[in-house]
Amino acid sequence: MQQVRRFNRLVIQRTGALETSYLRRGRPLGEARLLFEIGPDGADVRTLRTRLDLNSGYLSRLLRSLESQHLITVRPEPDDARRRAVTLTRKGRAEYTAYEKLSDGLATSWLEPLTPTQRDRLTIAMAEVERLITAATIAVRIEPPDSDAARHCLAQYFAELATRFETGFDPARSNSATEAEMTPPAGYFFIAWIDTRPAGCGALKCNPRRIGEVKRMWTAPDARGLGVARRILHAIETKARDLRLKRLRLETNRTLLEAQSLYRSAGYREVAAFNAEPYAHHWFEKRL
Amino acid sequence: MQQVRRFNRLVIQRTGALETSYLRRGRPLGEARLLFEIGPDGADVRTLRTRLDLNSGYLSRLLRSLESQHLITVRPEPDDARRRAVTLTRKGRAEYTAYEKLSDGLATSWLEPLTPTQRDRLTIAMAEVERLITAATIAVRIEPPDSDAARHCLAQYFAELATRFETGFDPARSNSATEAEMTPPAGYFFIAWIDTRPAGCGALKCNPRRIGEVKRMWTAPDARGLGVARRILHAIETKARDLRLKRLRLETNRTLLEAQSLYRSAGYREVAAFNAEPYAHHWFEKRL
DNA sequence: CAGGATCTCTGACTAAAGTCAGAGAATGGA
DNA sequence: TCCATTCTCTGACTTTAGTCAGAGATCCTG
Repeated sequence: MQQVRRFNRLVIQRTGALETSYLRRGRPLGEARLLFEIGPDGADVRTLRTRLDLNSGYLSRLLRSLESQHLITVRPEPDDARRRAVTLTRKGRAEYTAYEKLSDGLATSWLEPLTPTQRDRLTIAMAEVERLITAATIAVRIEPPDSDAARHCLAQYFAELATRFETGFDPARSNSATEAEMTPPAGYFFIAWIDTRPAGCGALKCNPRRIGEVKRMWTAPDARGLGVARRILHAIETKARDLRLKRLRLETNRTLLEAQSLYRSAGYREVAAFNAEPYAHHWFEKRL
Repeated sequence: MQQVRRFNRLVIQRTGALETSYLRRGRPLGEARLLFEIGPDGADVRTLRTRLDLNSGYLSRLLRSLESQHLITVRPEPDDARRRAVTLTRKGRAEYTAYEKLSDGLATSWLEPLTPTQRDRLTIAMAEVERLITAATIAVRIEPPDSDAARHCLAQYFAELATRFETGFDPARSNSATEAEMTPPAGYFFIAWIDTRPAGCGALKCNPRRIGEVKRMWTAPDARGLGVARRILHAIETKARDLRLKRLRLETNRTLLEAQSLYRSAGYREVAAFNAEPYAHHWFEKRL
């Protein structure tokens, strides 16, 4: 804990100096950040507003200012003329690459005085800190199963099963977990969020005899190793206890080894098949 | 390098949210930071100005504001009435501890969602990043040997030799490196700085036959393992080359094992005694 | 095609952050 | 004791950051 605070202090100090002196290039910080956030690919006003968490009046004014410096152009989006798309002009792109260079320069100034061994150690330690801070900020929430994020997760999940199962995967042949069955109070669909990006999902399907079924457990490939699935499972169990369910059940395919070891380590024990799921080879149960 | 930039981005984002929302307590950030920087031990206006890098007019106004909220008292320092000492009032101390609690709370919010193993790994990785960033920001500069910092280093150095040598240490019996001999152009005194704190020292004494002597190599105990001595030695060698010296020589005591291994790994080879230094057991030389 | 919803923009603000040129008191050395 | 220097403070500013209430355009749905 002391370590966390000391770390924060140091890093804020070092990088803060950076932000203000290096990255402004004689421009108010707000404008500099905005320019950087627009980036070479452009963005629309709406995204910028949410990403930088700016008041719409203020953002508009910043855009006007960058526009009058001929750094950006703003024009309506073709498919929805209420929205406006912001792109960098040639001059704007030049400024952007200048920022990039500066921030590379700063990164270099951290690495350059170190020996090669120290550099490697620093890089490794930074990656570790980054992963774990990301892991700490994962939030699991119940979401409607028909939301964009939920559909995205499920599509990814099915696609992955199709490649991993020896037999391929056809959702229609599998035991159901329909949107209705995952909508409260029949069931619950959980999404693990890393900021605004879904990093995994899972579902709890309640069944009349106070037995819950765990379904749709999936972790996004780029979020593996952070304990996402464990966090989702934990959320499901907490919900199940709130609902006074007595037991949780689930089935899984033999190719999903990491899932099996998660279930075992979370206290599930293997039981005889309790349903006829054609894709399952292992059935698990946990008493709550 | 990519890693460094991603790391900076992430940490700025996470801790930035912190600073603004957690640490303000309904107060402008400037005032909050100032209060925090004054701390329970108090500080003088001058130190605050340099530490927070504030314009003196602005700082004065911030102090007036905290004063009118009865959070601080400002009074002249006894020994120099131009300077003014700032201390927290009872109410100010209460506010300060409230800030402390909040920032503990934030640290907890990073650790709390993690498993114990993950927490340990995070703490270790943070400590590593901290050490290496500190190591990267060490700056070695030539300083007058009669400056406060130089005298402080030398005093520490002598005190340490006195405890480490089996025979104790009396500077008067040892070969000289007087202030005059370490003042340009006769010689140079180097201090390694971590921010404004001296972390070690070393000296180059030039001698008429274009041979340099390395003297007074010392690293502060709390800065060991960061490569401080290596950086100082490197600075000395660079200077020696600038001066067109042909060789560097040094002698050392058998109890200073870490020093010997540094010299060997830096390309010094052991030679026969070239002087009668009573405290030396090993003599080294490097051709430049 | 009417009416509500969505999106961005403008005008009119306020608050915070920061600069600059002195004024005035205290100090240190010639 | 005088004079240059050091230190903090004040008055008079500017710039940056941010808010709020609409206006006006566009879109979606019944």
